[in-house]
Amino acid sequence: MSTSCQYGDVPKALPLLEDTSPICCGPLSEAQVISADDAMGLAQRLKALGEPTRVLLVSMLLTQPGREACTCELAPVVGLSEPTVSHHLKQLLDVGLVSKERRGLNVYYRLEPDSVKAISRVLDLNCC
Amino acid sequence: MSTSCQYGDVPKALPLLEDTSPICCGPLSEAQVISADDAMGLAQRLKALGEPTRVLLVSMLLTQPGREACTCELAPVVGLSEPTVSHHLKQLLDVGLVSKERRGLNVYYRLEPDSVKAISRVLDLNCC
DNA sequence: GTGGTTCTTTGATATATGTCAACGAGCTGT
DNA sequence: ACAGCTCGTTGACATATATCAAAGAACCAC
Repeated sequence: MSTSCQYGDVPKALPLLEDTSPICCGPLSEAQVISADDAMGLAQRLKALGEPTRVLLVSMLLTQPGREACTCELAPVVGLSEPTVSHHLKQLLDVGLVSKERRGLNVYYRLEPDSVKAISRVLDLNCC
Repeated sequence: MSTSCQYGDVPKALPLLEDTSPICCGPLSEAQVISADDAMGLAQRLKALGEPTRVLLVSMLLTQPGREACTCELAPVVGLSEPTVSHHLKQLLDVGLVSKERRGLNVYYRLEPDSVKAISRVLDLNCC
């Protein structure tokens, strides 16, 4: 183990993700350790998905025609208040896992499958 | 959106994962919403990975021969105290992403690539 | 057994997170 | 403009998490 690079300054607090493109970084590999920046970005996205309610929301959106639904449809199904669901959807929005669009009264959140698959690709270890 | 099934009782607190086998559930799919139990298990594993330091630890282990290292090797590289690194490794251990083995004075943590890949498979949406 | 090394656990603290009630903002109809 | 619906934000609170120092546990060498 080379100790030539230090990662001690990896911040725990979440800087707003400026890069919400589907691809955060290449697959984890035997060849080299992930950079501190990429570790941040990846952890950010994984943390957004690391909550049961948000997993449900993503799964529910996936089953919808057009992969979208509004807050008022989702809140009753997950059994939480609309502000809380709105909070969770914002978490997913901030890392690019969903997009939002207002149509009349309703705000529709649409799943971005490419963003989910990008995470999948990173974890599909380039080895073994 | 059918409201026939309620998910309101999805607990936020983390019951210890009794099933740490690599496969937590099938890929997310258009066909059906994930079960509350599977959402819990998946979120548990994603949360374990949703922290920059733990992403680094996983990546570092992957680059090691035998995909293993001891706490005393990892702590200096991530720039955290040994108790803190031990805490993070336990998180990964509790969801089956790493295994541990004592050899003499040292405790070696080994990455379990199948567990990482299992998560990848779930997120590789069965659709789109 | 004594002492030294590595690792984990405990206790303590600061920060982050999930949740909701209450209010505010945006839109649509009349 | 007014009323009504949907949604987001703010404030408040409880819980969870990351971190370290200090103490304990496991192991080895002598």
